[in-house]
Amino acid sequence: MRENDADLKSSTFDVGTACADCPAFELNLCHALAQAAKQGPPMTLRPSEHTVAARRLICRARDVLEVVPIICQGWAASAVTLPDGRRQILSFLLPGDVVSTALIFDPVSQCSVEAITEVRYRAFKRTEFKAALHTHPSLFDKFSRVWVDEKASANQLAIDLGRRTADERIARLIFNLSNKLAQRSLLRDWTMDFPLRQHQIADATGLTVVHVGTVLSGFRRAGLLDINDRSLTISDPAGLRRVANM
Amino acid sequence: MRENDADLKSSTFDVGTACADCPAFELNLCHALAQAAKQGPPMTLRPSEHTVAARRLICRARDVLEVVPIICQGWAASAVTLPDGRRQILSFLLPGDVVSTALIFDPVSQCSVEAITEVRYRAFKRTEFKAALHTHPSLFDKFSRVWVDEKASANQLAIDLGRRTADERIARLIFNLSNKLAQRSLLRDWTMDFPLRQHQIADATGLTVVHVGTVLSGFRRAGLLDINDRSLTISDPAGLRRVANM
DNA sequence: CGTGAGCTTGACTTGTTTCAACCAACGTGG
DNA sequence: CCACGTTGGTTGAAACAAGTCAAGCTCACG
Repeated sequence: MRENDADLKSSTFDVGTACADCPAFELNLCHALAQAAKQGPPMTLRPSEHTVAARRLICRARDVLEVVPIICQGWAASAVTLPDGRRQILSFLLPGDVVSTALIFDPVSQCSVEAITEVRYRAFKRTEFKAALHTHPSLFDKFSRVWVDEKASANQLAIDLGRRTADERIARLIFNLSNKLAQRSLLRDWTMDFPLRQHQIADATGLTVVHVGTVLSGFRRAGLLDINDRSLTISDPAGLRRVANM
Repeated sequence: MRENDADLKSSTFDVGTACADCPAFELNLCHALAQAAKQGPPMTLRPSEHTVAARRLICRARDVLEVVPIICQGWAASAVTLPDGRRQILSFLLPGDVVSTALIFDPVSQCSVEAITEVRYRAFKRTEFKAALHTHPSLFDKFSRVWVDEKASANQLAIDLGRRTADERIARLIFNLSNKLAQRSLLRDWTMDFPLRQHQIADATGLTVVHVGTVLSGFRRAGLLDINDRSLTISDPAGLRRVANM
């Protein structure tokens, strides 16, 4: 698959160099777009490229976006915030992830998206993307798979928040992230980059920062994992999996 | 809109008599299908009809369904259950609701669906439905709107479960249901049919049955609402809205 | 050198769960 | 017709998980 990248870059549809270098290229919608452009009728779909610094917003809830962003590099989080400041992170976005498939059909964003690290992303014109969906069946297939996955994670999130203990929620969050990173070859010997702050873990798991801290130091003391210098190692995968109830 | 129903019933695509009588007909995917069949290229799409008794399953998680069910009458709940019995209800399904849009693309069900009252539903062949989506743009539009709504409620559920108190969750559940029923003209003077058992409210809000009971009797004592004989009246809409933080 | 963001830890409070007993309504079968 | 189990609801007491408040620490940054 990788040997085609050069062709893809120079085809009528320019995925751009960066996207093909992205670790998640094969599972990326960008890739699907490129494939579709090669195999189906040609299309000119030139996404704009953007870079945002850590802690900056990519979009806020209720913004009208005429564009569908796909993450190419870095970590981001999509979240909802209540008027009184309570916040719930709905998902962490890694390279290859679409911010939300809903954006392809509805320009108003349901949630705000914040860069955790520095983030590079491509923005595809919504109308063009939508049109391409109709003309390129393989793209549509890929897209519907992404959509189904998105729904599955939303369901998982609901049962995690509604019915699981703090320990389970945090252990599962770490496993889910490690799985996503593994798919992208960003996990080696159970070690991964881990740019999350405790308050972000709290917002993702529906807990308070303090409690996240105590649970994590519990895990550390139990020899399940180790976090330092923005890097996380799962020292006892079996043990952590037991805690996570996976 | 209603005066077309007769035509619709007798067009090449037979929605059937029952569906057109459904209180949710205008916002129904069945209706969109009927419209599409009339206006676009003709299609033959004959859903099968089913009736299931209260407390029976319509499908269980991981079932392979070659069919997309749309509720025509009654209440149902879609839920996920953990091996140890913990359960989370993801949504209540009312007439006009598709069980899950994901079923159109992926035959394996992500959750189990249980009838709360007796339920009548129509099952459309997945492949036929999917094909119709491509040939009938208006159907696709309607469908994508349903998808976006589905995503929005999933997001709402996440923040409710993650960040709201028991009082808020229950009050909001009642408001959300009353809104859905109002759309279907099934709400009069803040009174509605309410077939839910406390344990179902508990599973929907991530609480225990006992706590749901105490919160509800709190609401009752505060004069916010009144439940008896499977019927619920919101006596103090403003007060309940304040509790719900809407 | 001060300031602020992030992490850790401890003491205390609170919301929710757990356990338990009890009651009412209902269906079923003797 | 009554005896019986089942399901659903109510209430109270005790236990517990997680939240709140607070202090002290490190570290990066201007």
